[in-house]
Amino acid sequence: MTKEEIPRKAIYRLSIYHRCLQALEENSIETVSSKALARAAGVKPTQLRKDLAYFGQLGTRGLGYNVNTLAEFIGDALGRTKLQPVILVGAGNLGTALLRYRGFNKEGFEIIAAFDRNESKWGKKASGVEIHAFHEIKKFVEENGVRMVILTVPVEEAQGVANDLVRAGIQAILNFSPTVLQVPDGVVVNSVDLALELENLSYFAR
Amino acid sequence: MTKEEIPRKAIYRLSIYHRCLQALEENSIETVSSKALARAAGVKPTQLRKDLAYFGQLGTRGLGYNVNTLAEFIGDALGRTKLQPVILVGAGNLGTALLRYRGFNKEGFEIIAAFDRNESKWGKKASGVEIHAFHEIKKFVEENGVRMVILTVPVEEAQGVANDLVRAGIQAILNFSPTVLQVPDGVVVNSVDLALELENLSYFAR
DNA sequence: TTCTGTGAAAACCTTCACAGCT
DNA sequence: AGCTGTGAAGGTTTTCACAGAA
Repeated sequence: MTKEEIPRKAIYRLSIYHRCLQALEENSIETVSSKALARAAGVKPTQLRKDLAYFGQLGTRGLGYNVNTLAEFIGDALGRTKLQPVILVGAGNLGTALLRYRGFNKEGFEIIAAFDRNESKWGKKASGVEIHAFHEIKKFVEENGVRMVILTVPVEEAQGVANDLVRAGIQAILNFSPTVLQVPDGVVVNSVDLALELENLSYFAR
Repeated sequence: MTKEEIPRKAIYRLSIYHRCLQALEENSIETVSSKALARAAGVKPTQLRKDLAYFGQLGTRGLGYNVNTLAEFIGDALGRTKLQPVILVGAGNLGTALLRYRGFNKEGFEIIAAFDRNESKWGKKASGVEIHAFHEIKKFVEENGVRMVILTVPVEEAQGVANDLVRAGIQAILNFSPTVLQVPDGVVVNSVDLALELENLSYFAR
C-alpha cells in the first residue's frame, strides 16, 4: 500500500472524513459505522470502506470504527500531525480576507507571514500577520522551511509570481487567480477559481 | 449528443478553455491548435479534442480552431450568454471580500444583493451591494428569478441556511463552509473548502 | 504534411456481492 | 445478527492510434 496507488480522490475524501470525525469527537461519540460516517461525508458506505481499506484494517467487524483511533490515523496518513507553516502572497482584498479567516488554524495550518509588492503595506500587520516586501520571500522561505503558499495576486501577475515562488523553493501553491499556472514537476498546484465554480454551477442548475 | 452524456469534468474544462480563448481574443489571435490551447489549459491535446468533439466538429483539420467561433460556441454551450443574477448569503469576512472581488462580473455573473442575519448590517451597502434582512430572501428570490447563491455563513449555520435557501427555491449553491451540505435532488452544490484544499496540497507536497 | 475527429483500448474509480470477524 | 474487508464486476474518463479533411 504505497502512497502512489491510492486514488487522488480518496485522499481528498479522507480530509472530509477527518472533519466529520472531529465533529463526532466533539460530541463525545466513540464509535461510528461506515454507514453513518459515509452519510455525513456525502458518500456511499462502500466507498468509505474502500478508501479506508487502502490503509489497512481500521475497523472492527460487527461494530464499526473507533472515532478517536480513526481520526488520529487519518490525521497521520495525511501528514497532518504537526502545524504546517504557510505564507500568503498578495495582500489585496481576498488575501486580507483569508488572513482574517480562522478556518486554517483550526485545521493545522498557520499563516506565518504575508508578502506584497506594494511598498506602502510593508511592515504593517493584517489580522496579526506581518506584511513583508516581496523580494524577501526567498530568504524567508529558506529560513523558515516554508513549503506552501496561498497565492492571491491579480491574474496578470500570477504566473510571474509563481515562477519566483518555485525558484524560492516552494513545493505547493494554493492558487486563487483565474488562470492555469504552469509549474515544473514536483510542484503541486490546487486552484480555487471562484468564477469557474459559478459557471459550472450555472450549467448544472437546469 | 445530449447534456447527460457529456462527462462532468469535460464541462468543467470547457470553462477553462473558454478563459484561455478569451485571452487569445484579447491578443487578436485568430486561430489556435488543440496542442497550443491544451497547453494553456493544462490538459493533453487529445483530451481537449475529445471534449470539444462531444459538441460536434468545431475545428478545421490541418489548421486548428477559430478562436472567435470556438469561444462563442463554448459560451453558448455553457449557457453563458446572458448575465446571471446571484445573491450572497452571509456578509462576514469572506462574504464582503467576495463582494469586492470583481472577477464574477467579468465572467457574466452579477451579485445583485446580499443577506445577513445581523440586524445592524441591514440597509447598508458593501461594495455597492445592499445587505438585506435574512427573512426577505424567499420573496427576493421569487421576485428576481434568482437561482444561484454564494453561501458564506459560519459552519454551524450552513446546513440550516441551506435548507431555507432550498425552500426559497434556490437551485444552485456555491458553498464556502467547511461542511458537506445535504440537499435534495435537483439542487446542485459546489463546495470551496479552503482548509481542505490546503490539507490536500500538504499531502501531495512530498 | 498538418492537425482534427473518433472508435477502440487502457486506466481509473465506484459499486456489488459476499466472505470473514465479533 | 451486525458490520467491516475485499476480489470482482461495472462504469466512467483518459489516452492511443490512426483515419480523414484541408
